[in-house]
Amino acid sequence: MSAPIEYVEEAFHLSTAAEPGRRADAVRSRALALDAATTLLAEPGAALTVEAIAKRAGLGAATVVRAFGGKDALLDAAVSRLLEPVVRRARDLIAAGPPAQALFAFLRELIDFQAAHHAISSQLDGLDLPATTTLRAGLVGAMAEMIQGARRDGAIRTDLDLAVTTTMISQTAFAVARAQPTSPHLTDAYLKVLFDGLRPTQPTDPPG
Amino acid sequence: MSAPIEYVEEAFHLSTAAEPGRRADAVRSRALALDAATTLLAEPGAALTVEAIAKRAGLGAATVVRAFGGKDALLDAAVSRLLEPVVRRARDLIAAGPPAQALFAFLRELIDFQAAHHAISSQLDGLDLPATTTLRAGLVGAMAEMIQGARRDGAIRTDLDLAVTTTMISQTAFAVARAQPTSPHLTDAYLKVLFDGLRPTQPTDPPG
Amino acid sequence: MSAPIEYVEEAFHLSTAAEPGRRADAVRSRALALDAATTLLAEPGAALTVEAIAKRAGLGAATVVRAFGGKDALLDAAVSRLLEPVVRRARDLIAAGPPAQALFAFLRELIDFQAAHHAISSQLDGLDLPATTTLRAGLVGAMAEMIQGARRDGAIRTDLDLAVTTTMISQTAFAVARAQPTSPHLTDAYLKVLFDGLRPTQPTDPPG
Amino acid sequence: MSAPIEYVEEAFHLSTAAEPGRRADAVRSRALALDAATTLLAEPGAALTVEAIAKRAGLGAATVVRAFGGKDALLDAAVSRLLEPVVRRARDLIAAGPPAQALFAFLRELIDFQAAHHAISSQLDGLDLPATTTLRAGLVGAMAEMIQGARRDGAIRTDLDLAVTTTMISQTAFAVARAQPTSPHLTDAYLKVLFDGLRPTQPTDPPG
DNA sequence: AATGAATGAGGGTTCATTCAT
DNA sequence: GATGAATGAACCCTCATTCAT
Repeated sequence: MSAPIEYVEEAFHLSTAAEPGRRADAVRSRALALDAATTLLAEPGAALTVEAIAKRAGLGAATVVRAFGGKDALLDAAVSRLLEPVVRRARDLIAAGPPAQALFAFLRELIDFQAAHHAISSQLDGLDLPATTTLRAGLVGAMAEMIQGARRDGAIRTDLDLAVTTTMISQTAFAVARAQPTSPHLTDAYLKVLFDGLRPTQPTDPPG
Repeated sequence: MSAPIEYVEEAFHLSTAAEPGRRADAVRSRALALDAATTLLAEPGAALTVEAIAKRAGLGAATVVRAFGGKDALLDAAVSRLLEPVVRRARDLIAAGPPAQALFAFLRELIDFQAAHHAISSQLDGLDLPATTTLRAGLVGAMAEMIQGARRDGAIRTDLDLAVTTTMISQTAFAVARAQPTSPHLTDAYLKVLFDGLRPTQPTDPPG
Repeated sequence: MSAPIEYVEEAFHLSTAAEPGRRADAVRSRALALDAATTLLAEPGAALTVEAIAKRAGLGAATVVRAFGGKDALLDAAVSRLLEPVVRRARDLIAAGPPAQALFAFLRELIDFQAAHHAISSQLDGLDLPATTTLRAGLVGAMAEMIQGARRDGAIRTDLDLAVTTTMISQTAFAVARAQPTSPHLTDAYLKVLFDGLRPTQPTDPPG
Repeated sequence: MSAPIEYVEEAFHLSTAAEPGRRADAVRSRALALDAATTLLAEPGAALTVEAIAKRAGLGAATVVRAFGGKDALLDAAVSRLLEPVVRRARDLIAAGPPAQALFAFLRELIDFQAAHHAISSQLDGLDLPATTTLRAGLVGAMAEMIQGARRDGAIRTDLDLAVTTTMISQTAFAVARAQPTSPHLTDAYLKVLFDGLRPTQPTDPPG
């Protein structure tokens, strides 16, 4: 089993260092600003203003803006950087073993990870975040692959539409992550119920 | 079985008309402002500014402020008005039949209702909304009652903590509601999986 | 000796009742608004808004405005009504006895009176109050008469310009009135020093 | 004898230049805003709005807010800057010679100075001005010292309470200053009368 | 005529962005 | 390139006045 999802400093430095024509201090400013934005995304009540991010980064506000071209681009980069290893982790799990196991493991990791950055789901509504949107799509796509594989394997029910199943799982995973900080055992309960409910079985009547 | 949850114009007019010493145009302005706020709450990208609400209502910004005493109070009133019949409906369902049936029916209605007002969960973070908070607590409380009753009746599993189960259901219901507009069959799928997963049964191992 | 300065209800009703073509309720509204404004002028921290005055009067804001044509006119009327008996009292004192005695008595009464309405000196700066201005001029004129008479009688010094002496006395009387509420014996001290300083005497050198 | 009280440009620049970590243009903006506020404080009818101050300073409104953190802080700084040399001058005079002489000289200078900034006493009522309050207290304290010393020296009467005497002198000095612009010889007259009235002497009867 | 409600103008403040050092 | 400062736009709110009942 591979390592759990976490932010890997190295990967980032490699990718930015590879950008051509950037001066060393500009690269450093980008990294500082990203780290600061990431930190603030993880702090529940924190104000996501450019000035707050800059102060946290030890930079000037203008530097932060200049490094990314605007607040939206900065946050897009920060959220993307957070999501990127998550997507990669999903791909790794798909490659590593049975889809149903991958799905189960991934959901737990995804929830734990999102729980540490809950501002992601709530503070970014009005912003334009193209890279984040793409990554989110990739993440959902990977989950769809897992689900499809698990269905083929007979591990989960097939009476529901694939897309619908995927949406249901991903959406509720985000919701559970949001509530998890105040309800520690929530993830376990959710996973139990979800996977019991997803077992292949004859159609059910409403209880009672 | 009583009527599904929906905003009932009549009820509102009765209650506001009953307010003593309010002039007809003030009642009308309050209603217009509330309707405008409600409309904007239902529009995903809409900016919830006083000016936007006022323009939508065909009123001046000062009028809507005066009618409620401030932006927070206005939105508290708008959201409360939306939530109130939902809570009442939950109580009615509890009184009307077996808890498990009530829970099943209520979740469907709750999701359909919330799906029409998804901004409620995302745009109101920094605001002070006492009435809304109280109603939300009441709603969760009613769901907890349903769940507890269903557990007593042997309709749903008891190996999970009651509070955790309640949180899980209410949170995911909100999440499903948020995604429902773009995925019409989502609610059915969610309810099926949820209630199958909640059946009383021996503890499960991860699938695979 | 005549009665101390105070607001005489009768006088006002006579003058307004005499206005032709006014309906009885309009006259009543004027009186209520004036009383309310007068009351608020006497309350240190009170906000002198039209709405506050109207609420205090038990009237609608529009009624208050309509009764006077605007906030300035209302306050002009209120302050004027307060100042009018003060000016009359000055005239009475002039007619009743020696100017120096009149001045001494009047200053004490003026200070006590102003002390009960200190908002008059502080809250009315940006307003256009023609009647008040006229009355203030009349008040200063009466004081000038007293001073002039006292000089003729040899009761106070003549080495200072009459206008300057008048300004000095009236200004400091207002200032003393403003501080009097927090320093009860201030008026006595001020009067003692003032009249000792005003005794006819040879020019003085600076002390020391 | 030291120089009369006046605003010394030099002193200000030295003190602000000494502020650490402030950039030159920020210092300049602060100075411009302070000067503009000071100017408006000296103009009788001027509106003390942030916008008016900013326009006078040739700055944007947001800049003056940012430079001080709010309107109150700006005006506190402006008034304090005006008052500070006045208090210092009072201390210098106390150190330089007999209290009675100090008092006499200080009152004249104080009045002349205040006369140039009469809005100080009238436009600042609802504001929170901690530094100004402290300085005003210091100024009154210095005057109380002068008066106490003069009483010890037998230069002024002791039959009045010290605090009352201090209040009387300071209040009337402010009042005289307010009227002085329209009555140039007022200060001389006031000082003559005041000091004659303050001579040590047997208690007086009302004149006449 | 009385009035509660409506409102435009203006208040102070915040913030993403631009500027000038 | 980095930056603190500058700023226009936008936000919420207040209030004297006007409107419509």
